[in-house]
Amino acid sequence: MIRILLAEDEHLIRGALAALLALEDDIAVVAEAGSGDEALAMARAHRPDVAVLDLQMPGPDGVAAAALLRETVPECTPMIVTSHAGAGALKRALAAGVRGFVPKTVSAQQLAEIIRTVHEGGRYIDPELAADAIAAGESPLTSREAELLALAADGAPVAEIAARAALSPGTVRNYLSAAAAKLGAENRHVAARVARERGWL
Amino acid sequence: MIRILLAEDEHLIRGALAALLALEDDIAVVAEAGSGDEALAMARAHRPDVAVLDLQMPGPDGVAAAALLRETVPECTPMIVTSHAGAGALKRALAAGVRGFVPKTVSAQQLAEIIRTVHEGGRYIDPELAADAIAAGESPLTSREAELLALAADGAPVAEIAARAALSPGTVRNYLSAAAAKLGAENRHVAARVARERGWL
DNA sequence: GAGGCGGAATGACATCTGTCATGCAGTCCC
DNA sequence: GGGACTGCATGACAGATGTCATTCCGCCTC
Repeated sequence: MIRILLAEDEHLIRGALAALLALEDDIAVVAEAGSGDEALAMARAHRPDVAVLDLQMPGPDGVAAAALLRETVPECTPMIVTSHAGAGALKRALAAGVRGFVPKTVSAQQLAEIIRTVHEGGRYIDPELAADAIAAGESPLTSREAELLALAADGAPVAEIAARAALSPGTVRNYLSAAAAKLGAENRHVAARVARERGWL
Repeated sequence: MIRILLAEDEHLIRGALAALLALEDDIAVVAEAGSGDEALAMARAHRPDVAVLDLQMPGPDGVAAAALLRETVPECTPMIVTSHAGAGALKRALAAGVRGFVPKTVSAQQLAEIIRTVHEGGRYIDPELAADAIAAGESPLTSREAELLALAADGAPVAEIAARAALSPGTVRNYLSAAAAKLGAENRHVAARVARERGWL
């Protein structure tokens, strides 16, 4: 019997998932959580075999919760279920030690099967997302470029970015310009969007 | 017996919802769809009493599907269920004749209750989203300002916007500047973001 | 009809932003 | 040690952007 923790902030989905997974003979939902913090508390209390975490949650999100879980409850294998995932989220998840990454487009049977796979020590990554992540490749941005692009992402003027990074405005412009060139973007705003989409921020 | 159509592109959620709603004695899921187009076809074929539509779907989204439904299958009452909704989506939905607007944070029992309410001719709008929409108020932007701000939303340079709108670059700058001032934004990029958040585009 | 008001549209001016040439420090490879 | 290379940092210049004053037109009010 595989004992699982289900963390998902949308009651409707959480309840529905719990009901469906309960239909599987070898799976038992032993705990439910509606936020990242709650998920950690529940995991400590119930010591589940597998934690099924939604990516978008209040408090620590799915990936952050997975990272914390690996530290505090190492015998619990974390996996992520999500609606709108990009290659960036997948990368962060793998770096955090997540063993399964599944979009909500799979069926309940498939999800159950993936839970079994993960529980037996295997891995499962959604093929389409994996392809995206591979296609996106490694970030061509230097650390400084990525850092300044992140600061520019909300549309702040250069002067503010320069102040926050303790740099001359000219320097900031230079990095942002280089980043935009590498990304084939016309200006820093579209560059920031592209970089986010590819998980390079 | 209330006959409903369930349109939701995520198999996992759709299957789970269908299972939960089937538990209610007075509700029958007579059709399921995974896209806006499919939802319309199913509605024409099965003539359900209520259409439960996810906001985010391939093809026509939930609101667009609801609008089309009201034309082609007038006896079917549309309602929207969604994860990440803003005031803008709510406004569009109400304009399209949607009778219920529910976030996925409600429980299955609540959803069933809301389906009954809507089926009896009532309305249900999530209180929090309604408050957001009221707080956002009416758009202070003129139609031209909104139009140009929408064109500027993806970070395009002014020259391109001017070409698309068949205006002088100076005029475009002027409108965008006025819009940014009304929205308290420092530049057109943040202005576009703010306007989107408040449903003014 | 006169006057006031607000939106549409434009060009001139000042400021901001992106591009370029340049210098400096660290690293790798002969 | 001497190059060659890469990343970090800066300022000068040109082009893009935002601000302002102004004109024109339709609408409303008196």
